Amino acid sequence: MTTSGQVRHDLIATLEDSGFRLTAPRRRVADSIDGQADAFTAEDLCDSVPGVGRATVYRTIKLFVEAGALCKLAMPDGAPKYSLSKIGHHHHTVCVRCGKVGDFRDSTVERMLRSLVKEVDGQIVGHRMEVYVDCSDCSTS
Amino acid sequence: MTTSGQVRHDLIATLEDSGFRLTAPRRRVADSIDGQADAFTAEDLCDSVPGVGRATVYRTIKLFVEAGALCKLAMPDGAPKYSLSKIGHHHHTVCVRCGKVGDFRDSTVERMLRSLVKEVDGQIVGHRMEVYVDCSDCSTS
DNA sequence: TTACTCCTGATACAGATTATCAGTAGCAAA
DNA sequence: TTTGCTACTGATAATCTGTATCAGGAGTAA
Repeated sequence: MTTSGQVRHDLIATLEDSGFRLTAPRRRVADSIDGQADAFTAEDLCDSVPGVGRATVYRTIKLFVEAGALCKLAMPDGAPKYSLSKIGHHHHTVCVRCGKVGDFRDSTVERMLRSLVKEVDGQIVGHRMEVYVDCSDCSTS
Repeated sequence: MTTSGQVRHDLIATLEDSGFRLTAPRRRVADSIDGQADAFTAEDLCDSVPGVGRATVYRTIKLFVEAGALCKLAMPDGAPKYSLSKIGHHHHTVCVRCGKVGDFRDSTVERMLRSLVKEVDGQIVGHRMEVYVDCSDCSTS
């Protein structure tokens, strides 16, 4: 649980920078994201901001994802979760048992994509990648 | 559009090999998959086999995915599509405009995963990857 | 044929998200 | 500081992608 308020501040700054209004519900959602450990579902967020409508929570999440402040990632069964984007573009490891999310540096991924340019038909416009792990905490318990 | 019947034959053989019954609805679904160009949605298939129930179409798709005859892949917005698995384990490129699916050799991907082993916390148990492209047909039209 | 199941279709349900829409509240200008 | 525009909100319905249920039907082995 991060309680520094830094995350909250950054999220709100993201809204300002993108020209969106700083409303009370959005502040509360930002506040709640600041308090989430690891990856969370949209429903987790809804539960943690009682009084804020579900639609508004989903809309706010979408704003943050589009602004790059949150990442939408997929669990092995395809179920979506969200996590903070600490660094610009990166990829995730997700523990299939506890759901803990990790980042990894993606220089190798980028190198791979560069080598794919020669192999694919057309322009590469994006990619999606998740690596599923059995994390050390889970595998020793 | 493939009309060779080879795909249909292979799908039906997959059912036999897995010990499932060869029913008329399943044959019709296999037939329809044979007629699909590139990636298709479950709903596309439902539309192409009138008279076969939606639930049966979804159940049959699931059988093929579990048997490895079909791949479930995700579009950039997360919407699922299905495509034939021509080779064992591989990855896809998906054209974000026309939906055309391509494969690429994954030696580079495997090399990347090996290098990630050192970097991640725990055992890698799986991964998911899609590369989105603007294919040559679309970008010149 | 028989008989045993698996399979089917219709339908209801589920989970995640988006659309709708009337009312509310930011925020900039006066 | 009031006004006024319009983005934003919450409630709710609808959508999309499936899955559960269940009574009846069709494969398949004997």
